[in-house]
Amino acid sequence: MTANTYSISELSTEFDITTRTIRFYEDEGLLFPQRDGMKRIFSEKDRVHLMLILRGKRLGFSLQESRELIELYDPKSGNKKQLNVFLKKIHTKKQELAKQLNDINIMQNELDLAAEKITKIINKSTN
Amino acid sequence: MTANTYSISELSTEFDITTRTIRFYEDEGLLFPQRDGMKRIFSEKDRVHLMLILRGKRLGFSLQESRELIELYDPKSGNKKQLNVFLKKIHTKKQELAKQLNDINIMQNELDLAAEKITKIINKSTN
DNA sequence: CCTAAACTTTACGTTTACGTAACAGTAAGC
DNA sequence: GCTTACTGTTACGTAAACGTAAAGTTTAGG
Repeated sequence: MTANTYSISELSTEFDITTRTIRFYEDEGLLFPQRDGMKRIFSEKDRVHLMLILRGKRLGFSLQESRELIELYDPKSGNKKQLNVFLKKIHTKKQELAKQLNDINIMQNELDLAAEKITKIINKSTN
Repeated sequence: MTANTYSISELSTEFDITTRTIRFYEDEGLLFPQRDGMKRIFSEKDRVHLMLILRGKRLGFSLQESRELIELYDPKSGNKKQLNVFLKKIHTKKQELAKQLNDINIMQNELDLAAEKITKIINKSTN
């Protein structure tokens, strides 16, 4: 088992975010550092959560959405009903991602067309 | 040439957004409706801009980013230097999109793994 | 003529996701 | 022992993207 731990500044450096941001995420219930006296000690799990949050941000997810994602990745509640709810949520999220994939493809094509247009204009002009 | 025009409510209905949102986008310089007396008359071009903005939103773009995207799609400035700047911006944006594609793929795989895990737990349990 | 629907402007309010002090404790290095 | 660096809490501030309410026009229909 990897029992790595991290200080707040180690994580802020690694992910290029401020300590304020990390404390904010803790306040929001997204991270659960232990304490050594007053100081926060972050676990590998916290670090993974951070990665999930930041990747979510890059895809336009709110912290609330990332919170739900994190729940899906390690379900606490073990009863069948709740687990099936999770399965549905995963399915829904995958559909959203598929839509995003589609949007990205369209946008990439449009950007290619725009680049072509501009290139032609450049080649035809002299100034 | 398609000279379709649209009222504010037509667009708000079509895209399922409020009129407030549309007026806000105009204030922000993203839409340029003509006027019939006081009333706004939106062109096909405005409609396209709206589509771009909303697709951008789905991908987590800010309005500022969408504004830049729109500029790239129809460049006003015609001098060579400026056009080359646009080409670079397009390239940069495409790289960002490629990164998003990657993030989405990773997330999809992780969701698949999470679903597998949950499914196994469900099958092993009775309640 | 009157009402209802759709449109307008102006302006203050709200949520999210932190930024930015201000002030204090603590641990390490010289 | 003193400075420096890191850590902590508390709390007000802020930018983005609209929401919401107030109050006034305009236009089509009965």
